[in-house]
Amino acid sequence: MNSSEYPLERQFDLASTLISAQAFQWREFNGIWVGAVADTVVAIRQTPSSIIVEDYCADNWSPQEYFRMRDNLEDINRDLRNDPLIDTLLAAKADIALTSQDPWQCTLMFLCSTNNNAKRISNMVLSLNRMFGVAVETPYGKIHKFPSPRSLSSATVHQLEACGLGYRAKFVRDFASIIHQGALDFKDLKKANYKDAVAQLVELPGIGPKVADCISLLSLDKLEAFPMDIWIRRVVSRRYYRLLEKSDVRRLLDESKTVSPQLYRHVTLAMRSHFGRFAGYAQNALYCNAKRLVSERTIAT
DNA sequence: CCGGAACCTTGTTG
DNA sequence: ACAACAAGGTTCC
Repeated sequence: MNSSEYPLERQFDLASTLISAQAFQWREFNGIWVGAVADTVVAIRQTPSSIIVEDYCADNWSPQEYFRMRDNLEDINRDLRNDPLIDTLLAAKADIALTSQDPWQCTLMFLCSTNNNAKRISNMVLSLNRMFGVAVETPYGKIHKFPSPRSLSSATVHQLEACGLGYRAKFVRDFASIIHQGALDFKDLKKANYKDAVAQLVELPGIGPKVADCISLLSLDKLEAFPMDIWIRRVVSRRYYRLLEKSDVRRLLDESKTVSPQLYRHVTLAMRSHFGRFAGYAQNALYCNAKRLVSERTIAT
C-alpha cells in the first residue's frame, strides 16, 4: 500500500463530486471513499488543505488528474461568463469537480447507465467488479478492481445478467470484445477531435449520442461536450429555450416523447455554440444544480 | 431521417 | 403492503 498526500490546488468537495453521477464505483466508509479506478483500488479522503490517497495496487494514480485540478478554472469561468445562470452557479461555489477517468472504465459504466437510475447503476458496477475483478485486501474489506477487457469479453451474457445488467449484458459483452481485440484504441479517440470521437463512439454497441458525450467529456478530454440527459433536457427547455427552434423546444418540453438523434444534435450544438470550448463545465454545473434543487424539494415535502 | 415502442430491473412513490 | 412509475437512453421497426 502506498500512501500520498496531495495539496489541494484548488477547493472542491470530494463527496459531492463522487456522488454526482460522473462515476458509479465509489463507496464511503466514514468519510473515506474507496473504489476501483483504472487498474488499481484506492481510498481517498479530504482534509481542509489536501487529498490523501492510499493506493493498494500501484503508485501512479493521480487525484490531480482524476479531479482535473490542473484545469485553469479562472480561464474557464471567464470563458463561460456571458451566461447569467452559470454566473450565479459559479458564485454559489457548488465545488463539484469534473472528473477525468479511464476511458474503458468510464465507457463500461455509462453503458450500464442507460434507462437506469444511479443507485442501480452503482449496484451493477460493483457486481461486475466482484464477479470479474481481482480482489484486493484493504482496511475496508475486500475491494475488487475494475475488470479487464479480457475478463469481460470472455464472460457469458448469462453471467453479466446475473450482475443485474438486464438487456445491457449483450452490449457490455460485445463492447468488451471489441476493446479486447484491439478494434478500437482509446488513445486514438483522445487524440481525435470531439466530432470524430463521438462519430466513432456511436458506432459501438449500446452507445448513442448521450453516452458518447459523457465518455468524451469524462474520459477523452473533450471539454466542449455537452451531454443532454433528462435533467439537462429540462434545464435547457426551460432556461435556454431562446437559443433553440420553437419546434425543438416543444419537443423537449413533452417528456412523453423521446429525443431523436437529430433533435439531440440540434440542441447540444446550440448549447455548445452558446457555452464554447468549456461547455462541459457548464453542463456539469447545470446538472448538479438541477439535482440539488430536486433533492431539496423532496426533503422539504 | 423520423416517431414510437420495447427493453431488464430496481428503487422510489403514492 | 403493493402496484405503478421513473430511472443520466438506445435499438429496432
